[in-house]
Amino acid sequence: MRTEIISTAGRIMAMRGMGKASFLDIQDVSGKLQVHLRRDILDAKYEITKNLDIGDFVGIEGPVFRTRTGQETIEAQEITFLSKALRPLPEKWHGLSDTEIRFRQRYLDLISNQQVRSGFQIRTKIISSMRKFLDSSGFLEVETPILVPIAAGAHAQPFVTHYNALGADLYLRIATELYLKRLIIGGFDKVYEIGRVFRNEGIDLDHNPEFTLLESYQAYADYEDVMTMVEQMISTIAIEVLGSSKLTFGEHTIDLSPPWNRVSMKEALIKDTGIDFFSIDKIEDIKIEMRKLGIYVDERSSRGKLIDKLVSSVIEPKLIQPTFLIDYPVEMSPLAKKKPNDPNTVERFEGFIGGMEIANSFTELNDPDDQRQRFIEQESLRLELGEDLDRLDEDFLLAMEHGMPPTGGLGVGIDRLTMLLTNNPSIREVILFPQLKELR
RNA sequence: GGGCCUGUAGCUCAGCCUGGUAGAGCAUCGGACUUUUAAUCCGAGUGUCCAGGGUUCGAAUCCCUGCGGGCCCA
Repeated sequence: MRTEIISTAGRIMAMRGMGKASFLDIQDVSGKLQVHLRRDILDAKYEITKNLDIGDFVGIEGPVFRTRTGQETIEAQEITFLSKALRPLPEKWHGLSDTEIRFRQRYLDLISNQQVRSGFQIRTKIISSMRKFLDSSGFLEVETPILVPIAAGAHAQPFVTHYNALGADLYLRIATELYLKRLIIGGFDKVYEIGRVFRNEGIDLDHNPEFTLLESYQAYADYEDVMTMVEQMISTIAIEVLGSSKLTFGEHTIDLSPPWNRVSMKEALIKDTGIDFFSIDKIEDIKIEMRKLGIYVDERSSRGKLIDKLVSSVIEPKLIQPTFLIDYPVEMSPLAKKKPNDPNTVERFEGFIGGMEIANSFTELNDPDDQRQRFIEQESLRLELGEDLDRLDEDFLLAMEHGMPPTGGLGVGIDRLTMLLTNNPSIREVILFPQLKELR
Protein backbone atom coordinates (compact mmCIF):
# COMPACT_ATOMS: atom_id res chain seq x y z
CA MET A 1 0.00 0.00 0.00
CA ARG A 2 1.48 3.30 -1.08
CA THR A 3 0.51 6.90 -0.69
CA GLU A 4 0.74 9.42 -3.46
CA ILE A 5 4.08 11.06 -4.02
CA ILE A 6 5.17 13.48 -1.33
CA SER A 7 8.16 15.75 -1.01
CA THR A 8 10.24 16.06 2.13
CA ALA A 9 13.71 16.98 3.35
CA GLY A 10 15.91 16.52 6.36
CA ARG A 11 19.27 15.82 7.88
CA ILE A 12 20.68 12.31 7.48
CA MET A 13 20.94 10.71 10.91
CA ALA A 14 21.81 7.14 9.89
CA MET A 15 22.67 5.20 6.73
CA ARG A 16 22.34 1.48 6.04
CA GLY A 17 23.70 0.64 2.61
CA MET A 18 23.20 -2.73 0.97
CA GLY A 19 24.74 -2.42 -2.43
CA LYS A 20 21.91 -1.85 -4.89
CA ALA A 21 19.64 -0.45 -2.19
CA SER A 22 20.07 1.68 0.93
CA PHE A 23 18.12 3.01 3.85
CA LEU A 24 18.57 6.48 5.32
CA ASP A 25 17.02 7.96 8.44
CA ILE A 26 16.35 11.64 7.88
CA GLN A 27 15.29 14.03 10.61
CA ASP A 28 13.55 17.38 10.64
CA VAL A 29 11.90 19.24 13.49
CA SER A 30 8.87 16.98 13.31
CA GLY A 31 10.87 13.80 13.78
CA LYS A 32 12.55 11.01 11.86
CA LEU A 33 11.56 9.32 8.63
CA GLN A 34 13.16 6.33 6.96
CA VAL A 35 14.06 6.62 3.29
CA HIS A 36 14.46 3.66 0.94
CA LEU A 37 16.81 4.22 -1.98
CA ARG A 38 16.84 1.71 -4.85
CA ARG A 39 19.25 1.74 -7.72
CA ASP A 40 16.65 0.33 -10.12
CA ILE A 41 14.44 3.34 -9.39
CA LEU A 42 16.99 6.12 -9.02
CA ASP A 43 19.34 4.98 -11.81
CA ALA A 44 22.32 7.30 -12.10
CA LYS A 45 21.14 9.38 -9.13
CA TYR A 46 21.76 6.38 -6.90
CA GLU A 47 25.45 7.20 -7.19
CA ILE A 48 24.81 10.27 -5.00
CA THR A 49 24.50 7.92 -2.05
CA LYS A 50 28.17 7.02 -2.30
CA ASN A 51 29.13 10.55 -1.31
CA LEU A 52 26.53 11.08 1.38
CA ASP A 53 27.59 11.41 4.99
CA ILE A 54 25.63 11.36 8.19
CA GLY A 55 24.82 15.00 8.88
CA ASP A 56 24.17 15.98 5.25
CA PHE A 57 20.82 17.39 4.17
CA VAL A 58 18.85 15.78 1.35
CA GLY A 59 15.47 16.30 -0.30
CA ILE A 60 13.37 13.24 -1.16
CA GLU A 61 10.32 12.75 -3.39
CA GLY A 62 8.30 9.57 -3.56
CA PRO A 63 5.45 7.51 -2.12
CA VAL A 64 5.28 6.39 1.48
CA PHE A 65 4.93 2.66 2.21
CA ARG A 66 5.50 0.22 5.03
CA THR A 67 8.34 -2.28 5.14
CA ARG A 68 7.87 -5.91 6.19
CA THR A 69 8.46 -4.89 9.76
CA GLY A 70 5.83 -2.17 9.49
CA GLN A 71 8.26 0.75 9.41
CA GLU A 72 6.85 3.80 7.66
CA THR A 73 9.26 4.58 4.84
CA ILE A 74 9.46 6.90 1.86
CA GLU A 75 10.60 5.29 -1.37
CA ALA A 76 12.87 7.80 -3.08
CA GLN A 77 11.97 8.39 -6.69
CA GLU A 78 13.98 11.59 -6.62
CA ILE A 79 16.86 12.52 -4.34
CA THR A 80 18.33 16.01 -4.18
CA PHE A 81 21.56 16.78 -2.40
CA LEU A 82 20.91 19.94 -0.36
CA SER A 83 23.82 20.63 1.98
CA LYS A 84 27.05 19.11 3.24
CA ALA A 85 28.24 18.48 6.80
CA LEU A 86 32.01 18.72 6.91
CA ARG A 87 32.24 17.56 10.50
CA PRO A 88 30.73 14.35 11.89
CA LEU A 89 27.76 14.32 14.24
CA PRO A 90 27.97 12.84 17.73
CA GLU A 91 27.67 9.09 17.96
CA LYS A 92 24.25 7.66 17.13
CA TRP A 93 23.78 5.28 20.03
CA HIS A 94 25.21 7.01 23.10
CA GLY A 95 24.57 10.43 21.67
CA LEU A 96 26.23 13.47 23.17
CA SER A 97 26.59 13.51 26.95
CA ASP A 98 29.60 15.73 27.65
CA THR A 99 27.87 18.63 29.40
CA GLU A 100 30.46 21.11 28.30
CA ILE A 101 30.01 20.33 24.60
CA ARG A 102 26.25 20.11 25.08
CA PHE A 103 26.18 23.70 26.36
CA ARG A 104 28.91 25.23 24.21
CA GLN A 105 27.63 23.60 21.03
CA ARG A 106 23.95 23.39 21.89
CA TYR A 107 23.08 22.71 18.23
CA LEU A 108 24.75 19.29 18.57
CA ASP A 109 22.78 18.62 21.74
CA LEU A 110 19.55 19.53 19.96
CA ILE A 111 20.37 17.29 16.99
CA SER A 112 21.37 14.32 19.14
CA ASN A 113 19.12 14.42 22.15
CA GLN A 114 15.43 14.29 21.45
CA GLN A 115 14.45 14.99 25.07
CA VAL A 116 16.53 18.18 25.06
CA ARG A 117 14.74 19.35 21.93
CA SER A 118 11.34 18.63 23.41
CA GLY A 119 12.32 20.29 26.69
CA PHE A 120 12.96 23.56 24.91
CA GLN A 121 9.75 23.20 22.95
CA ILE A 122 7.96 22.86 26.28
CA ARG A 123 9.67 26.02 27.50
CA THR A 124 8.25 27.93 24.56
CA LYS A 125 4.80 26.48 25.18
CA ILE A 126 4.96 27.50 28.84
CA ILE A 127 5.65 31.12 27.91
CA SER A 128 3.02 31.05 25.20
CA SER A 129 0.46 29.60 27.60
CA MET A 130 1.37 32.18 30.24
CA ARG A 131 0.86 35.02 27.74
CA LYS A 132 -2.48 33.58 26.75
CA PHE A 133 -3.58 33.39 30.39
CA LEU A 134 -2.52 36.95 31.15
CA ASP A 135 -3.83 38.43 27.89
CA SER A 136 -7.20 36.82 28.39
CA SER A 137 -7.27 38.16 31.95
CA GLY A 138 -7.02 41.68 30.58
CA PHE A 139 -3.31 42.29 31.18
CA LEU A 140 -1.38 44.51 28.80
CA GLU A 141 2.06 43.25 27.80
CA VAL A 142 4.66 46.00 27.80
CA GLU A 143 8.39 46.50 27.35
CA THR A 144 10.45 48.60 29.73
CA PRO A 145 14.12 49.67 29.64
CA ILE A 146 16.91 47.14 30.02
CA LEU A 147 19.58 49.86 30.23
CA VAL A 148 18.78 51.80 33.37
CA PRO A 149 20.42 54.60 35.38
CA ILE A 150 19.58 52.92 38.71
CA ALA A 151 19.36 49.16 39.17
CA ALA A 152 16.50 48.95 41.63
CA GLY A 153 13.63 46.62 42.40
CA ALA A 154 15.52 43.63 43.81
CA HIS A 155 18.35 42.71 46.13
CA ALA A 156 21.16 42.04 43.66
CA GLN A 157 24.35 43.40 42.17
CA PRO A 158 23.88 44.81 38.67
CA PHE A 159 26.09 44.55 35.61
CA VAL A 160 27.56 47.90 34.63
CA THR A 161 27.92 49.21 31.11
CA HIS A 162 28.82 52.51 29.54
CA TYR A 163 26.80 54.68 27.19
CA ASN A 164 29.30 56.59 25.05
CA ALA A 165 26.90 59.18 23.65
CA LEU A 166 25.83 60.30 27.12
CA GLY A 167 29.22 59.74 28.68
CA ALA A 168 27.45 57.91 31.47
CA ASP A 169 27.54 54.51 33.13
CA LEU A 170 24.31 52.57 32.95
CA TYR A 171 23.21 49.30 34.49
CA LEU A 172 21.46 46.27 33.11
CA ARG A 173 18.13 45.91 34.90
CA ILE A 174 17.88 43.49 37.81
CA ALA A 175 14.08 43.64 37.81
CA THR A 176 11.25 45.29 35.87
CA GLU A 177 9.35 46.23 39.00
CA LEU A 178 9.71 49.98 39.28
CA TYR A 179 9.00 50.72 35.61
CA LEU A 180 5.91 48.52 35.64
CA LYS A 181 4.64 50.34 38.73
CA ARG A 182 5.14 53.65 36.93
CA LEU A 183 2.73 52.27 34.32
CA ILE A 184 0.23 51.38 37.04
CA ILE A 185 0.52 55.00 38.18
CA GLY A 186 0.02 55.98 34.53
CA GLY A 187 -3.32 54.22 34.48
CA PHE A 188 -2.57 50.86 32.86
CA ASP A 189 -4.36 48.90 35.55
CA LYS A 190 -3.05 45.48 34.54
CA VAL A 191 0.41 45.21 33.02
CA TYR A 192 3.01 42.53 32.62
CA GLU A 193 6.40 41.99 31.09
CA ILE A 194 8.19 38.74 30.33
CA GLY A 195 11.81 39.63 29.94
CA ARG A 196 15.41 39.00 30.66
CA VAL A 197 16.91 40.43 33.84
CA PHE A 198 20.56 40.38 34.81
CA ARG A 199 22.10 39.77 38.21
CA ASN A 200 25.81 39.89 38.81
CA GLU A 201 26.04 36.77 40.93
CA GLY A 202 27.34 33.22 40.86
CA ILE A 203 26.08 30.30 38.83
CA ASP A 204 24.56 27.23 40.44
CA LEU A 205 21.76 24.73 39.94
CA ASP A 206 19.07 27.39 40.00
CA HIS A 207 20.95 30.59 39.18
CA ASN A 208 22.12 31.93 35.83
CA PRO A 209 23.30 35.56 35.63
CA GLU A 210 20.68 36.33 33.01
CA PHE A 211 17.28 34.76 33.40
CA THR A 212 13.71 35.30 32.33
CA LEU A 213 11.24 36.86 34.69
CA LEU A 214 7.52 37.46 34.48
CA GLU A 215 6.41 40.45 36.43
CA SER A 216 2.77 41.50 36.57
CA TYR A 217 0.96 44.30 38.37
CA GLN A 218 -2.74 44.65 38.94
CA ALA A 219 -4.37 47.77 40.38
CA TYR A 220 -7.07 47.44 43.03
CA ALA A 221 -5.75 43.99 43.96
CA ASP A 222 -3.80 42.71 46.96
CA TYR A 223 -1.56 39.72 47.55
CA GLU A 224 -4.55 37.47 48.28
CA ASP A 225 -5.87 38.17 44.80
CA VAL A 226 -2.42 37.48 43.36
CA MET A 227 -2.22 34.13 45.18
CA THR A 228 -5.45 33.09 43.53
CA MET A 229 -4.14 34.21 40.16
CA VAL A 230 -0.81 32.37 40.56
CA GLU A 231 -2.34 29.03 41.44
CA GLN A 232 -4.82 29.40 38.61
CA MET A 233 -2.17 30.45 36.11
CA ILE A 234 0.41 27.80 36.90
CA SER A 235 -2.06 24.91 37.06
CA THR A 236 -3.62 26.11 33.79
CA ILE A 237 -0.19 26.22 32.15
CA ALA A 238 0.60 22.70 33.34
CA ILE A 239 -2.68 21.35 32.00
CA GLU A 240 -2.16 23.10 28.65
CA VAL A 241 1.46 22.08 28.26
CA LEU A 242 1.63 18.68 29.98
CA GLY A 243 -2.01 17.68 29.87
CA SER A 244 -2.17 17.35 33.64
CA SER A 245 -1.84 19.40 36.80
CA LYS A 246 0.11 16.53 38.34
CA LEU A 247 3.77 16.17 37.50
CA THR A 248 6.90 14.33 38.47
CA PHE A 249 9.84 16.33 39.76
CA GLY A 250 12.82 14.21 40.76
CA GLU A 251 11.53 11.73 43.32
CA HIS A 252 8.37 13.71 43.98
CA THR A 253 4.90 13.75 42.53
CA ILE A 254 3.56 17.26 42.67
CA ASP A 255 -0.05 18.33 42.32
CA LEU A 256 -0.45 21.89 41.08
CA SER A 257 -4.23 22.06 41.27
CA PRO A 258 -5.62 24.90 43.41
CA PRO A 259 -5.86 25.76 46.17
CA TRP A 260 -2.23 25.65 47.25
CA ASN A 261 -1.14 25.46 50.87
CA ARG A 262 -0.86 28.77 52.67
CA VAL A 263 1.38 29.06 55.71
CA SER A 264 2.64 32.14 57.48
CA MET A 265 6.39 32.51 57.77
CA LYS A 266 6.12 33.09 61.51
CA GLU A 267 4.15 29.87 62.04
CA ALA A 268 6.38 27.87 59.67
CA LEU A 269 9.48 28.93 61.61
CA ILE A 270 7.92 28.03 64.94
CA LYS A 271 6.80 24.67 63.56
CA ASP A 272 10.17 23.76 62.06
CA THR A 273 12.51 25.19 64.72
CA GLY A 274 10.41 25.55 67.84
CA ILE A 275 11.54 29.17 68.01
CA ASP A 276 9.48 32.30 67.47
CA PHE A 277 12.07 34.22 65.49
CA PHE A 278 9.66 37.07 64.76
CA SER A 279 9.58 38.02 68.42
CA ILE A 280 13.36 38.07 68.82
CA ASP A 281 14.32 41.74 68.72
CA LYS A 282 18.10 41.66 68.94
CA ILE A 283 20.04 40.62 65.84
CA GLU A 284 22.68 38.98 68.02
CA ASP A 285 20.06 36.69 69.56
CA ILE A 286 18.85 35.65 66.11
CA LYS A 287 22.42 34.74 65.18
CA ILE A 288 22.83 32.67 68.33
CA GLU A 289 19.67 30.67 67.66
CA MET A 290 20.63 30.14 64.02
CA ARG A 291 24.09 28.88 64.96
CA LYS A 292 22.42 26.44 67.36
CA LEU A 293 20.51 25.13 64.35
CA GLY A 294 23.81 24.56 62.58
CA ILE A 295 23.38 27.40 60.10
CA TYR A 296 26.46 29.36 59.11
CA VAL A 297 25.95 33.02 59.95
CA ASP A 298 27.88 35.91 58.48
CA GLU A 299 28.91 38.20 61.37
CA ARG A 300 27.89 41.34 59.49
CA SER A 301 24.32 40.60 58.54
CA SER A 302 21.11 42.58 58.62
CA ARG A 303 18.01 41.15 60.25
CA GLY A 304 16.44 40.72 56.84
CA LYS A 305 19.37 38.79 55.47
CA LEU A 306 19.43 36.51 58.52
CA ILE A 307 15.73 35.67 58.24
CA ASP A 308 16.17 35.09 54.51
CA LYS A 309 18.98 32.66 55.18
CA LEU A 310 16.98 30.97 57.90
CA VAL A 311 13.99 30.45 55.62
CA SER A 312 16.07 29.13 52.75
CA SER A 313 17.88 26.71 55.08
CA VAL A 314 15.04 25.45 57.23
CA ILE A 315 11.75 25.92 55.40
CA GLU A 316 12.32 26.13 51.66
CA PRO A 317 13.69 22.59 51.06
CA LYS A 318 10.58 21.12 52.73
CA LEU A 319 8.09 22.94 50.53
CA ILE A 320 7.64 20.30 47.85
CA GLN A 321 3.91 20.58 47.23
CA PRO A 322 2.88 24.06 46.05
CA THR A 323 2.92 26.35 49.05
CA PHE A 324 2.50 30.06 49.62
CA LEU A 325 4.70 31.25 52.44
CA ILE A 326 3.06 34.47 53.56
CA ASP A 327 3.64 37.58 55.68
CA TYR A 328 7.31 38.54 55.68
CA PRO A 329 9.28 40.77 58.05
CA VAL A 330 9.30 44.36 56.84
CA GLU A 331 13.12 44.38 56.71
CA MET A 332 13.11 41.83 53.89
CA SER A 333 10.66 43.65 51.68
CA PRO A 334 11.19 47.38 51.15
CA LEU A 335 8.66 47.59 48.31
CA ALA A 336 5.81 45.78 50.09
CA LYS A 337 2.94 47.28 52.06
CA LYS A 338 2.72 46.75 55.81
CA LYS A 339 -0.12 44.75 57.24
CA PRO A 340 -2.79 47.11 58.59
CA ASN A 341 -2.50 45.78 62.16
CA ASP A 342 1.23 44.95 62.23
CA PRO A 343 3.88 47.46 61.17
CA ASN A 344 6.66 44.85 61.41
CA THR A 345 5.12 42.53 58.81
CA VAL A 346 4.31 43.08 55.16
CA GLU A 347 1.71 41.56 52.87
CA ARG A 348 4.10 39.43 50.89
CA PHE A 349 4.23 35.83 49.77
CA GLU A 350 6.60 33.58 47.94
CA GLY A 351 5.38 30.50 46.10
CA PHE A 352 7.48 27.37 46.54
CA ILE A 353 7.23 24.18 44.52
CA GLY A 354 9.62 21.26 44.61
CA GLY A 355 11.74 23.09 47.19
CA MET A 356 12.31 25.98 44.77
CA GLU A 357 11.13 29.56 44.94
CA ILE A 358 8.92 30.00 41.88
CA ALA A 359 6.95 33.16 42.65
CA ASN A 360 7.35 36.31 44.71
CA SER A 361 4.54 38.76 45.31
CA PHE A 362 3.32 41.54 47.49
CA THR A 363 0.68 44.07 48.03
CA GLU A 364 2.69 46.96 46.67
CA LEU A 365 3.71 49.78 48.90
CA ASN A 366 1.92 52.85 47.50
CA ASP A 367 2.62 55.38 50.24
CA PRO A 368 5.45 57.58 48.94
CA ASP A 369 6.52 58.75 52.39
CA ASP A 370 6.81 55.20 53.71
CA GLN A 371 8.57 54.17 50.49
CA ARG A 372 11.11 56.95 50.87
CA GLN A 373 11.77 55.94 54.45
CA ARG A 374 12.27 52.29 53.46
CA PHE A 375 14.63 53.22 50.65
CA ILE A 376 16.66 55.34 53.04
CA GLU A 377 16.92 52.43 55.48
CA GLN A 378 18.01 50.14 52.66
CA GLU A 379 20.65 52.62 51.52
CA SER A 380 22.11 53.02 54.99
CA LEU A 381 22.17 49.27 55.61
CA ARG A 382 23.77 48.75 52.24
CA LEU A 383 26.53 51.24 53.03
CA GLU A 384 26.98 49.82 56.53
CA LEU A 385 27.00 46.10 55.70
CA GLY A 386 27.81 45.98 52.00
CA GLU A 387 24.81 43.72 51.40
CA ASP A 388 22.88 43.53 48.15
CA LEU A 389 19.91 45.66 49.14
CA ASP A 390 17.51 47.80 47.20
CA ARG A 391 18.50 51.21 45.88
CA LEU A 392 16.80 54.56 46.31
CA ASP A 393 15.20 55.59 43.04
CA GLU A 394 14.23 59.27 43.29
CA ASP A 395 12.48 59.25 39.93
CA PHE A 396 10.27 56.38 41.07
CA LEU A 397 9.38 58.26 44.24
CA LEU A 398 8.44 61.25 42.11
CA ALA A 399 6.04 59.02 40.20
CA MET A 400 4.54 57.57 43.37
CA GLU A 401 4.03 61.04 44.83
CA HIS A 402 1.57 61.64 42.00
CA GLY A 403 -0.64 58.92 43.48
CA MET A 404 -0.51 55.16 43.06
CA PRO A 405 -3.54 52.91 43.37
CA PRO A 406 -3.47 49.88 45.66
CA THR A 407 -1.74 47.21 43.62
CA GLY A 408 -0.87 43.54 43.74
CA GLY A 409 2.47 42.66 42.14
CA LEU A 410 4.03 39.38 41.09
CA GLY A 411 7.30 37.92 39.86
CA VAL A 412 7.64 34.40 38.46
CA GLY A 413 10.94 32.84 37.44
CA ILE A 414 10.26 31.33 34.03
CA ASP A 415 13.44 29.25 34.07
CA ARG A 416 12.60 27.60 37.37
CA LEU A 417 9.03 27.04 36.31
CA THR A 418 10.39 25.31 33.21
CA MET A 419 12.72 23.19 35.35
CA LEU A 420 9.66 22.06 37.27
CA LEU A 421 7.52 21.27 34.24
CA THR A 422 10.32 19.49 32.39
CA ASN A 423 11.66 17.66 35.47
CA ASN A 424 15.13 19.16 35.13
CA PRO A 425 17.27 19.61 38.25
CA SER A 426 19.49 22.28 36.67
CA ILE A 427 18.68 25.72 35.28
CA ARG A 428 21.33 25.17 32.60
CA GLU A 429 19.15 22.47 31.12
CA VAL A 430 16.35 24.93 30.42
CA ILE A 431 18.46 27.83 29.07
CA LEU A 432 19.58 27.29 25.49
CA PHE A 433 22.94 28.97 25.96
CA PRO A 434 23.78 29.04 29.67
CA GLN A 435 26.63 31.21 30.87
CA LEU A 436 30.03 29.46 30.63
CA LYS A 437 33.55 30.71 30.96
CA GLU A 438 35.15 31.75 27.73
CA LEU A 439 37.68 29.25 26.41
CA ARG A 440 41.14 30.73 26.13
C1' G B 1 36.25 32.11 47.82
C1' G B 2 36.93 26.60 49.99
C1' G B 3 36.42 21.05 49.34
C1' C B 4 35.65 16.75 46.25
C1' C B 5 35.25 14.64 41.25
C1' U B 6 36.64 15.13 36.18
C1' G B 7 39.42 16.18 31.12
C1' U B 8 42.42 10.02 26.41
C1' A B 9 40.35 9.48 18.51
C1' G B 10 34.69 13.28 15.69
C1' C B 11 31.35 10.83 19.76
C1' U B 12 30.79 7.12 24.06
C1' C B 13 34.50 5.16 26.98
C1' A B 14 38.74 1.51 28.72
C1' G B 15 43.91 2.10 30.05
C1' C B 16 46.15 5.47 35.31
C1' C B 17 45.94 2.25 41.37
C1' U B 18 51.11 -1.11 40.31
C1' G B 19 55.44 4.05 34.89
C1' G B 20 57.82 0.25 29.66
C1' U B 21 55.27 0.65 21.53
C1' A B 22 48.05 4.68 22.33
C1' G B 23 43.17 0.91 22.88
C1' A B 24 37.61 -0.71 21.96
C1' G B 25 32.64 0.35 19.97
C1' C B 26 30.19 3.81 16.88
C1' A B 27 31.52 7.37 13.13
C1' U B 28 35.22 7.66 8.92
C1' C B 29 37.98 5.38 4.48
C1' G B 30 38.27 0.83 0.79
C1' G B 31 35.46 -3.74 -0.66
C1' A B 32 30.74 -7.20 -0.63
C1' C B 33 25.45 -7.07 -0.13
C1' U B 34 17.86 -5.08 -3.29
C1' U B 35 13.17 -4.59 2.97
C1' U B 36 17.51 -2.70 6.61
C1' U B 37 16.62 -0.25 11.26
C1' A B 38 22.59 0.02 16.97
C1' A B 39 22.01 -3.74 9.51
C1' U B 40 25.73 -7.55 8.54
C1' C B 41 30.61 -9.41 6.58
C1' C B 42 36.09 -8.41 5.07
C1' G B 43 40.18 -4.76 5.47
C1' A B 44 42.41 0.08 7.40
C1' G B 45 43.59 3.52 13.75
C1' U B 46 42.62 8.76 12.10
C1' G B 47 45.61 11.09 18.70
C1' U B 48 48.83 18.20 21.31
C1' C B 49 46.24 11.49 26.24
C1' C B 50 43.50 19.73 28.54
C1' A B 51 48.20 23.04 29.04
C1' G B 52 52.97 24.02 31.33
C1' G B 53 56.69 22.43 34.62
C1' G B 54 58.95 18.46 37.77
C1' U B 55 60.55 13.25 39.19
C1' U B 56 62.51 9.18 36.14
C1' C B 57 66.74 5.70 31.67
C1' G B 58 61.50 6.13 30.36
C1' A B 59 55.17 9.65 32.10
C1' A B 60 48.37 9.23 29.43
C1' U B 61 49.90 6.89 34.20
C1' C B 62 53.46 9.70 39.85
C1' C B 63 54.13 15.12 41.83
C1' C B 64 53.27 20.63 41.30
C1' U B 65 50.90 24.84 38.90
C1' G B 66 47.32 26.63 35.65
C1' C B 67 42.82 26.21 32.45
C1' G B 68 37.87 24.11 31.32
C1' G B 69 33.61 21.27 33.15
C1' G B 70 30.53 18.94 37.19
C1' C B 71 28.87 18.44 42.31
C1' C B 72 28.93 20.14 47.43
C1' C B 73 29.83 24.14 50.86
C1' A B 74 30.28 29.51 51.74
